[in-house]
Amino acid sequence: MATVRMSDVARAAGVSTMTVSNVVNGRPGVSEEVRRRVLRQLAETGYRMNVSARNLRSGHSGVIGLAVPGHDVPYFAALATHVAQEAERRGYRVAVEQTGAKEAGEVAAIRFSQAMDYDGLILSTVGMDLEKLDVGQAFPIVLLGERENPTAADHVSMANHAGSRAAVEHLAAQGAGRIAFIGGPETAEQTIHSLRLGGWREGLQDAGLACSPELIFEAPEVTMEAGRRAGRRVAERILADRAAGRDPIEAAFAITDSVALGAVRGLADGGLRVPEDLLLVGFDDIPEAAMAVPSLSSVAPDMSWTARRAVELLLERLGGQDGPTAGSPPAGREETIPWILQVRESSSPVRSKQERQLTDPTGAAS
Amino acid sequence: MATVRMSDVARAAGVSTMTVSNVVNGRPGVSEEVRRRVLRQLAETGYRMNVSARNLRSGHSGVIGLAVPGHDVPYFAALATHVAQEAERRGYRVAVEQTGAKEAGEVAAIRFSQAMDYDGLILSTVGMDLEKLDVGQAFPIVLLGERENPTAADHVSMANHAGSRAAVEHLAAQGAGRIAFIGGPETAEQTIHSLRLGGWREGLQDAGLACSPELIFEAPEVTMEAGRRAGRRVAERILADRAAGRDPIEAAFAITDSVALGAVRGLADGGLRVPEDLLLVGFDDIPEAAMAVPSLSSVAPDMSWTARRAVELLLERLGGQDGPTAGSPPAGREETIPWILQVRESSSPVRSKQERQLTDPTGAAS
DNA sequence: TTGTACGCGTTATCAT
DNA sequence: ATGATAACGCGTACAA
Repeated sequence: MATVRMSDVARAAGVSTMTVSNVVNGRPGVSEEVRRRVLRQLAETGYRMNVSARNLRSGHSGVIGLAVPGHDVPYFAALATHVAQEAERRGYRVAVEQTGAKEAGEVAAIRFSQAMDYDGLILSTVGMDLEKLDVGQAFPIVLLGERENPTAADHVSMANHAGSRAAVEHLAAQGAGRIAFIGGPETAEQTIHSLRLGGWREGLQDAGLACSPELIFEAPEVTMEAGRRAGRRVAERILADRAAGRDPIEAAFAITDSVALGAVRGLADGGLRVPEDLLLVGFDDIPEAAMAVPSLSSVAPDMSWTARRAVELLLERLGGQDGPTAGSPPAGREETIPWILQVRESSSPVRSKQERQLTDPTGAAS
Repeated sequence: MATVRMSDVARAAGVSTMTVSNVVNGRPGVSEEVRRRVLRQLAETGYRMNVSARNLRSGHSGVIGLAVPGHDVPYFAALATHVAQEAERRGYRVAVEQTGAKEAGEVAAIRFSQAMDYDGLILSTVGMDLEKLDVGQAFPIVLLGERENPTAADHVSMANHAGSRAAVEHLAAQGAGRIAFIGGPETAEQTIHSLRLGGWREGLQDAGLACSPELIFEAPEVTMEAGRRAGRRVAERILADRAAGRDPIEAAFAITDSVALGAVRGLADGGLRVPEDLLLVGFDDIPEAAMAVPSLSSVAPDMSWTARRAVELLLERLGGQDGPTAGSPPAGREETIPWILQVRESSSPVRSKQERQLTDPTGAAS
């Protein structure tokens, strides 16, 4: 029951620990006969490598952290899956942390990652003031999600502006005159809120549509629940405008799919339906978007690409581990995630049932 | 830039490493003056504990594994959040692994957890043959989800039978005559599939309803996509029965909420609606259930309770770490998760809009 | 090809 | 109250 050490195996096999180490790690320079002998003892004794000892010796833990707002946020759950795959393929493990979408949580995640001896951190920042990063002790970090913040850390950034604008232009092209925004306020700069709100504004301008503060419905948190509350207010407004003979809101762009799906629920609470009463587009293209009724149009960032690049950028920084920092990459590299606009039922003209059955209304292509 | 060791801090503060260690870990027996001196050097040098060294010395890693079918399965994402909280409160970290809901993945998770030197593992088993666990090298494991498998490991088990039966009885009480099951086949015993299918059978019997194989619609994977395909087949059947003047299926119990939500989409593909054309109840009560349109009735296990007990059981086993296994708990403890049936729109008689607005249709009670 | 020291950073034990 | 020393289990360098 007591732990089996490498030296135990070595003694049992009649060799030195170094030979056992060589066999375990598949290094060359061991005769076939000895190798078999060692392998047998390895199995018989039930030897398990002591990872702590190895890490202590090698100086790195083989773990990279991934800090996301929450395990239970669909977009990040999906992202975590992809990142874990990419990292595993390269011999690293991923430990997922939660930040709670709060700046304090993000700072804590950095400190925690350092404390836990992670080799690096991929930080999905929602609202962080990035200047605070430079305080970090040259700890390898890749930022995910935001943009336009010059920093020492690398960025893999979402096309928040362009994506949002495309969503709004699409809605305008559907004939919508008044297009609302459902999401956070513009208070904090360079957050998901201000960036996507900015894209909404630009989209309205490009389409020659009015952009008034009345069109903004606040969902301060990026959750379904917040979206629902906002959706209720949208419903109230539409009903009031209709009753008063004013032009009602005809479409809305929601800051994320979760908010959008919550808004659909909120509209239903008010007796209104998507897309009959309101065209709707979200952002992220989470799996639930294609499955919802109605299926949800969404700005769809390439998640595989995102995960791959994030891992690659981080590992490049990890290169000069112990040795001199030979040929480390330049600081503050910035890359933008490819994306497309995925159009589905929620922003499409209403068709008859027959028509709907002829094509796949969820856009689940390839 | 080079790592700051405890001995560096000790030298700078003019004390021994042992004193620094005592300060860092908040142990008593350090004079106030020395403590302040050390604390200052700690800050100035930017010292960070080397976790590998501490683990090597203490003999345990402070990490417990949590193996779930997938990061992106809503139920397990929520569970991971809760487990992480519980563990953190007790000074442990959680590393989440994916099993892919496959037996091979579950076995691999065990081996991996051992290899990574985790102190223990919480394994959410969906389809594992538990006898294989006894092969494990007395590695602390708590099983989550299934039941009725006598094993050396502790179980925190879902009330699969009772919950499923309650769901079916509820549907019968709504007046449904033919109640379908959407989920996996009965092939593997003691899996989520066979257990919930068994509960469905018993529920039908209790209600005096017929139980024929035609009423089973297979969703082999526990995903929205599989649910959608099954939902389409349900729709086809209902339409065919109506056209032929036969009694159509009036209600369905889906093996999980994800499958249920997929089924709603599949029914919509066929032009049918919930609950107008089919009453529906799911299992798990994931957050999305309350937010869906229509909101989804569901068997709701107490997730906080689940997470807390799982962590508690595991940590109790970890008690006798280095010392003799003094007073370790008995083997194979079995506990059942408390649950309730959460009734929402998807299994309720259709009401007018006015009625719906008077009450909260999603049952989002505290 | 194989074996021998030694060090990685921390903590327990025993002394002072 | 504080310090010296010996492990913890593995990998590297170098010697054989």
